[in-house]
Amino acid sequence: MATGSRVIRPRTSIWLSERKAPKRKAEQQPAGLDHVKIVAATVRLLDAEGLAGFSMRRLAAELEVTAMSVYWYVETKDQLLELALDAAMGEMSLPAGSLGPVEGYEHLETGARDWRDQLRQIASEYRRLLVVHPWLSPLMGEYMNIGPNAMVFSTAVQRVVRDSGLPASQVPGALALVFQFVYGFSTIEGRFAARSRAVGMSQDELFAETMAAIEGRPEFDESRALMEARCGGTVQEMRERDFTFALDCAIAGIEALRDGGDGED
Amino acid sequence: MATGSRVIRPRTSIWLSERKAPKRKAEQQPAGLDHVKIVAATVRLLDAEGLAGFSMRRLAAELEVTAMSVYWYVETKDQLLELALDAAMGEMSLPAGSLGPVEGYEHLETGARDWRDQLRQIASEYRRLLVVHPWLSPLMGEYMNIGPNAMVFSTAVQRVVRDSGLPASQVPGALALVFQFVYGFSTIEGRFAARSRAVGMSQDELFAETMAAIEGRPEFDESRALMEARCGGTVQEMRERDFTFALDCAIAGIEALRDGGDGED
DNA sequence: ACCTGAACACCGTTCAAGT
DNA sequence: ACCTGAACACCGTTCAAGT
Repeated sequence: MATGSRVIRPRTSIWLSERKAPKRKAEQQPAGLDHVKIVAATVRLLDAEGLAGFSMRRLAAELEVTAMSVYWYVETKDQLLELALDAAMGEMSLPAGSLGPVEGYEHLETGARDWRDQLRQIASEYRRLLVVHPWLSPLMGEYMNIGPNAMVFSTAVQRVVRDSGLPASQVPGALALVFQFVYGFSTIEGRFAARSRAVGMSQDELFAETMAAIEGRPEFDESRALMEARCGGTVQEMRERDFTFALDCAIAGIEALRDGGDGED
Repeated sequence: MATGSRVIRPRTSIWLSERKAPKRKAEQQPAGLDHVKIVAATVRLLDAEGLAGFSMRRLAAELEVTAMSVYWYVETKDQLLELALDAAMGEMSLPAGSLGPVEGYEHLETGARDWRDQLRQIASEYRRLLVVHPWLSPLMGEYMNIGPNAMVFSTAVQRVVRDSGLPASQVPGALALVFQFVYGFSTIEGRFAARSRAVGMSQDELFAETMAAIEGRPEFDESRALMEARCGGTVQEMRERDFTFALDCAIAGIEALRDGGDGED
């Protein structure tokens, strides 16, 4: 009762509609404003302050311009974030050949590398991206993430998983297993790294502090036992081990079901 | 330049500090306000309007109370969301025995069910929860999620994965593989379901519309081919297939590395 | 002990106006 | 064509005040 009915209108993606016209050419004002400059500043600000610290007004200040100027180039904050999301997606370096044969070099690309190596490379690039830009994780959930760079990535990912030899009907499931894992794992890793930066402690110090905080609480016994079973080392070493093992698991599972199961759809 | 330095203070979890005192017993006002009533209304509002539609002021209106009354029971909006998060975590029904032997019934619980069945049950409960409450996904990323119900869940999860027979040092990686996958998969599923509710279309209609929107864009050819290779059926049927296959993959991978690999840490 | 009202410092965005 | 300033409808939260 007394619901008030504020409408949250469902949004489509900027990539599925016409963009605000670029409208180059103009000699009048010494503006300096620019589509790419705005997106670059957005990424910089998001890296520095996080998603919660980002606002159109802060961005305008960063660009040394009034609060509303950026609205001439961009329709809404959501559109701008979608642009920043796709821009960041472009930072991954994908395995050669994952975009298909390059003209004149087809003879070099044929089965040049194992699909498992390529999968590991893409996974580790994806992980690196999500750790470097922790604000990406929530944005990927919020928007459709189908910008040009996202499409290049997703095409590469699909190629690699298809090269596993799995029947086409099973490719989406395998793909989801691998990349949803990487997404979740890296999201947590990125958040922990950001938090350690924010409080000015090393990740190992922060980890030790957290461990101390749950000392003596029986609900946490099981978790602590699990941590200790990882046999120490630094936080980073534990993470590398877990990530590698999980990926190995996924790959082994794909191979097992491909070779053993009644796989012909 | 002109950074403005708004400080985003790093938060700890409500579960690691003292809660606002319950302070029962009071006969004066016909208040009606209550910790559990507030959390229940919060969950209801989040279900109805989503995370973006939730605000302390809307919640107060729902409770037919002034905007600031709820602050007597709860310190900040973040704390309240953390409480709602853990309350929702309590909605999962975990496999019997996952909490350890029950006094007097130990003889029934020993190896009563296969770890694979239990893993599938927990995974599917986790998935159901994230689809029913799409606002949970971002909250799980934002807070530490170590409330009492979260701990029960996480303990159950760890037990089951440990029962796979994997050496302790490999349990965390396997655990991450399975549950990060379920998290990511279900987050997308939940968002799609919420979106379909918001625009008043069935999921199949929305899916068809999206397919139509990318018709003729060559960047999407690969994705569309992948979709079609899933051999139709409803959106729900495709999802069931993908989810089941991915989980089978993970389980097969765990068994393969347990039995085949040089697994003795 | 519990609830209210006014106020503060923020938001995203609209709109009329400037050059 | 590009940028500004004032304004609107929201936020979360503080604080002094009521009963």
